[in-house]
Amino acid sequence: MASRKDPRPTDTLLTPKSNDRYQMADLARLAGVSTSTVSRALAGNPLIKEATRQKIQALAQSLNYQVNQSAASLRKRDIPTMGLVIMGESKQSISDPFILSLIGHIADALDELDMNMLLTRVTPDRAKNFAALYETGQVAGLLVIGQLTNHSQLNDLYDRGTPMVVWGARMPDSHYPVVGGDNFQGGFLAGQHLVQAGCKRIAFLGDINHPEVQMRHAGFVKALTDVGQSFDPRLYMPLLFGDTALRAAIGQWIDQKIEFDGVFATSDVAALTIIAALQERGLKVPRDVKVVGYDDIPLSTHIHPTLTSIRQPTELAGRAMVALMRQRLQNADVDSITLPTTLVARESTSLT
Amino acid sequence: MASRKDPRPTDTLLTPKSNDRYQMADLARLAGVSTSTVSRALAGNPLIKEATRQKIQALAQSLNYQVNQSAASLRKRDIPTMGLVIMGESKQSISDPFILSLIGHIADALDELDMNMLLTRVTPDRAKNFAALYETGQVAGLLVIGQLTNHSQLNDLYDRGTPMVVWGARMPDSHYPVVGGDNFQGGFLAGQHLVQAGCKRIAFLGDINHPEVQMRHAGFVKALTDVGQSFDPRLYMPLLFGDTALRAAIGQWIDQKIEFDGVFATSDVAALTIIAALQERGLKVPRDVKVVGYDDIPLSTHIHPTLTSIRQPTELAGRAMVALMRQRLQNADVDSITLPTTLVARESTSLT
DNA sequence: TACCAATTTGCAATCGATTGCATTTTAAAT
DNA sequence: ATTTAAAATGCAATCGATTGCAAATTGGTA
Repeated sequence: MASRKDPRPTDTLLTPKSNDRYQMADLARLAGVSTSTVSRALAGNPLIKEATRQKIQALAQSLNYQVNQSAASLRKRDIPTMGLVIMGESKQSISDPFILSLIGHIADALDELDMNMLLTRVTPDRAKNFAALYETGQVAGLLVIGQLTNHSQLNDLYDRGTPMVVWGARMPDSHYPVVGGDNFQGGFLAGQHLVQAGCKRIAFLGDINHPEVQMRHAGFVKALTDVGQSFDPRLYMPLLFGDTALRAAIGQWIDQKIEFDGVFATSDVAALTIIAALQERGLKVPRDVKVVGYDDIPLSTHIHPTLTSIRQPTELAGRAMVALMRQRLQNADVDSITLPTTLVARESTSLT
Repeated sequence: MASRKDPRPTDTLLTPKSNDRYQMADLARLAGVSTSTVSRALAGNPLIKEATRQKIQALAQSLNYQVNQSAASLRKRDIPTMGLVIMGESKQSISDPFILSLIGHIADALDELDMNMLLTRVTPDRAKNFAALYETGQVAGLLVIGQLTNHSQLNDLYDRGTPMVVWGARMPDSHYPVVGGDNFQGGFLAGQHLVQAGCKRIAFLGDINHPEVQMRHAGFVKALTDVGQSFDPRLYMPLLFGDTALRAAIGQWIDQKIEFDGVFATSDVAALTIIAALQERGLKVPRDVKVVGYDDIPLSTHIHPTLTSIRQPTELAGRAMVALMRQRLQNADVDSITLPTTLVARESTSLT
């Protein structure tokens, strides 16, 4: 295609090249200036006379011309795109409304910096080298959601110099900066609220192997012990998804007469599922059992009873991740951030 | 930074350049070959001797070298990235689980082509020129979800030569290829199912101004008239989100004694909301009122009663969009595709 | 009119790969 | 040992922009 025997005559004046996209050289010819001037004019460089700038910008506009980013990035060594890596246990997990909300706010924050967002999902079955996104120069850095099991891999990556910010739990030995909700506080608030609602035997729903859930559990237990209650380990249930399994488990509790009058579910989806399971067995929420969820997804107010939940500030979170990334890209030192959580009380824990 | 007075000596042998990223020239030097050879070796070009190829690939691996995409794209005129544009009425709408599922499957299909996905949201308040994504050469084409009000804008864009595939309803005068569910069939199935479940007065929930919903409504009405029933316009409710408004409206029906024994909601979220509203007013689902939703979101089975819903084949949809885009990128003619919908019967319409 | 400084513009190198063609190396045939 | 075809490698142009410095233009002043 590009042979030196094919010097591609540039004497056409108005037709775009074979590529059919205009390029700077075309604008330059049409405007009767050099590409340097066009480049500067479009970039708003003050070196260029105002009149020239306006003329060139108008021309670009009328031709619908846009600067080729590959070429610009190559020369400027500057990439207007951020990578967003979503690590999930299964494909499913991207459907978590909380993560979606977070993604949305990250997108907004990036928008304000005129950056685009390159999305990649990493699942165990489809383990891809997401670091390549950075190493091939496609993105300026990586925002990672859900560190889960890959903690040491992330450490390695960060040590290798990859600009990176992670959403999740702050691990004691993490080298990379982390933005996360205050999971201990969240768990504490949930426990405290259920206790205040009069619950004496509260179940905990969530997988403690997950670092974030572990913290929530710790906070939750603290709230109980603070008022002299203790947590019955039989009321710990690691299952999160899988509605059938969850229903079966609830059924067992009831059949075995393991009593409980409150549930702290570490995700709203789990909370909804358990409410459905309880209703199936004829138990009323909140009359017989009170339920607190986590994440405060939009659907929480669309169901009956409306769901009490721990809200994480996703907007702040998104902004914080992007802000930290910017600092990191300017080679500043970056600290992790823990964001406060709040409890939103609704019908599922009301006293009536 | 790049001055001809700064010839940047290349006599270092092992240290990467100031940029601290290796580049082909570095590999070439280390391997004692030219960059041509390195380039070909990494690309698996058969011109290169097997032994050489292996040596170079091993070297690249050990140095963690990855080809700079900006440079490669520039030269090859080939972009390994697809743009995904999500048009929503509000920021909220990205939280629609159906769309998420679609996004996930699109991502999978792109993965198989070794393409990345650049995500952009377009909202009325934040109208951005998403066409620039293509015009700046950042993406090979645009996949658009939710054409909504922007029909003519999309036509213009496509006519201008932008490779584009849209998810949504097929408009009579659309120039661009569309992939969509068979909304008429979906509506018909819902209506038919409710009729067969014995419903005599069925309400319709959804905004007819939306082209997709309009088709669903048409199919729905057809199912009623096929069996001699007619649709009472008073049972049409355009509100979709906004749980309070929805509840109030339901309340009105009940208060005004406008009877109904079935509801077809054009989204599962709306279905859940209405079920909650009915429960609040003491009406049982499915005993008093039967409900059919749309999209079959994962949560449908996690609630009580589990929700009967019209399923759209999101995996097929994602694959189809990507497949059409490929064809389009090879300059083939591209036709629109309508995908079949199916009804998944669950408790919310059971006869007992 | 001549001179100098301040503004504008253009020249050409550069970013890091890819690739057509020329050149060198290797292997086979004479 | 030559010749010759095939296989492997290298040279240098190219993709489309950006930018340091040189050159040209403009305007003001003497």
